[in-house]
Amino acid sequence: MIPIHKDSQWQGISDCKNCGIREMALFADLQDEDFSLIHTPIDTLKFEASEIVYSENQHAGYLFTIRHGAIKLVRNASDGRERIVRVLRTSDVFGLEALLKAQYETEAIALETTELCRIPLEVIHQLSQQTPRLHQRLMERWHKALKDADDWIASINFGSARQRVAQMILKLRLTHTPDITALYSRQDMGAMSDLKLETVSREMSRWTQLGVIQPLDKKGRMYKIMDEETLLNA
Amino acid sequence: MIPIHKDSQWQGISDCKNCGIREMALFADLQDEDFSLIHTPIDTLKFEASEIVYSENQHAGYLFTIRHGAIKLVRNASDGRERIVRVLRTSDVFGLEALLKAQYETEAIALETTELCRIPLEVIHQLSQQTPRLHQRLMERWHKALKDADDWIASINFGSARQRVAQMILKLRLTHTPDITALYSRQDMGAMSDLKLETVSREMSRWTQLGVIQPLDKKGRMYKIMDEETLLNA
DNA sequence: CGAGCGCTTGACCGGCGTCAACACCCGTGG
DNA sequence: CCACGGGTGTTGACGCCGGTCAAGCGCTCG
Repeated sequence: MIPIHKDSQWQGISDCKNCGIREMALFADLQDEDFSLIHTPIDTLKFEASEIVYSENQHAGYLFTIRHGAIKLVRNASDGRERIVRVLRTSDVFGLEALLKAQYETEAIALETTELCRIPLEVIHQLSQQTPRLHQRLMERWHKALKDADDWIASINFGSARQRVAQMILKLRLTHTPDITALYSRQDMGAMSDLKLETVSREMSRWTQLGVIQPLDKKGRMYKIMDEETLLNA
Repeated sequence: MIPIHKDSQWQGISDCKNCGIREMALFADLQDEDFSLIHTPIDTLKFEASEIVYSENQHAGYLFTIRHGAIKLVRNASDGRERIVRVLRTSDVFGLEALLKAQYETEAIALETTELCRIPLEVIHQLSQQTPRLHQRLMERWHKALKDADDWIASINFGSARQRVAQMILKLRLTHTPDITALYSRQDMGAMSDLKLETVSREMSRWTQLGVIQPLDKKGRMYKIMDEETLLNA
């Protein structure tokens, strides 16, 4: 089995109590005394693009939350095709299935340089036995994951290639600056929407041509959205 | 807002303690004393095919579990296209988002004659405050819903029309007799897999032609699966 | 500066959508 | 009892969208 982390990935032990993204995180409304219940260290790990966080069927012992970066959840078909089932970004939680099963159900791979908090299952179990405050937060996470999954089906996996690419552009906007969109390789975008990379490329060129989006780099990853309306009604 | 149920749908008050499907249900491991905490009646409702259980954005006050039948969860695009994000069957729970939001996020419609238990939110809240036993069960439901959603993307919404229809045939097998598959209208099958109904029909004809499946009725709904292997490797 | 990777673009073709005709099942009413 | 009509499934003809194969370009990094 693939080791869960190499030394080069280890970034230190997380200080949850004073964490900058604590409001968004799983432990948002824990009290000071609750933190004293955490006996197992929560590590901070760093992954470079395309590094594997865990693989399908690997033993599941941790939950993860994203400090910054992005993760793709992947299912590999028996014939080798790769399908991206969901993309998670800053403050999202993944690996929730660890709470119920001994194995992860998808593969998790970094899409860019990504920093994670790795929370051992024991920590969750200790906390949830002794304080009820975690349950609500966990349920919020399940809810968000499920809603994201349903959105994924209803937006970027629905309709013509043109519509799918338009929806991807909209979906991958930066949270704090919604007129900028941060995309991924054409290959990955294809695996998200069940299109071939050439088709994605063509539709991207078309939107650029029409002035609906405007490239901000030369790698085809960052674009400024000029005409949101047109993308919505594609 | 659409009323949550008409008198004609009302089938009586559920007796959860002695429910036949209790092992599969949310209340599987409640003790006798826990049932005494249920003060609000849990109704049993019956819906005919194409009747609406709830609509998108309708006020969410209940969780549902399926006693028997099938429900489609639908998102309606602004241009009128209908997308089925998931299909639920006997013993599945839906409307979980009611636990966190005041509105349902999808529309729920009966695919066939379906009997539901309708559980008021108060019941869940009462029980989960006073007994911890429900939490685990609820989490199992979130987990199953999320896994189903991911499977949906990775199987029946992935690859060629041929592969999608093959996956649908496999996915919609009867739980107790897995060599029989119970399908829906070509229209609905199309909305599940993002294909046109004619394409679904053609691929169905092709599998029948090849002897991979064999019709059991004249409406194109029930088939016997003769060659599972071929469907899997389509 | 050259190798290699990812993106783009073109030419071609096949799969799927579109439009339409027809078959079949069933319920209704003559 | 049969005639009729609507709803659903099937099948055909045709055209276009998106997949395939291939060439070329621009970055980036040795």
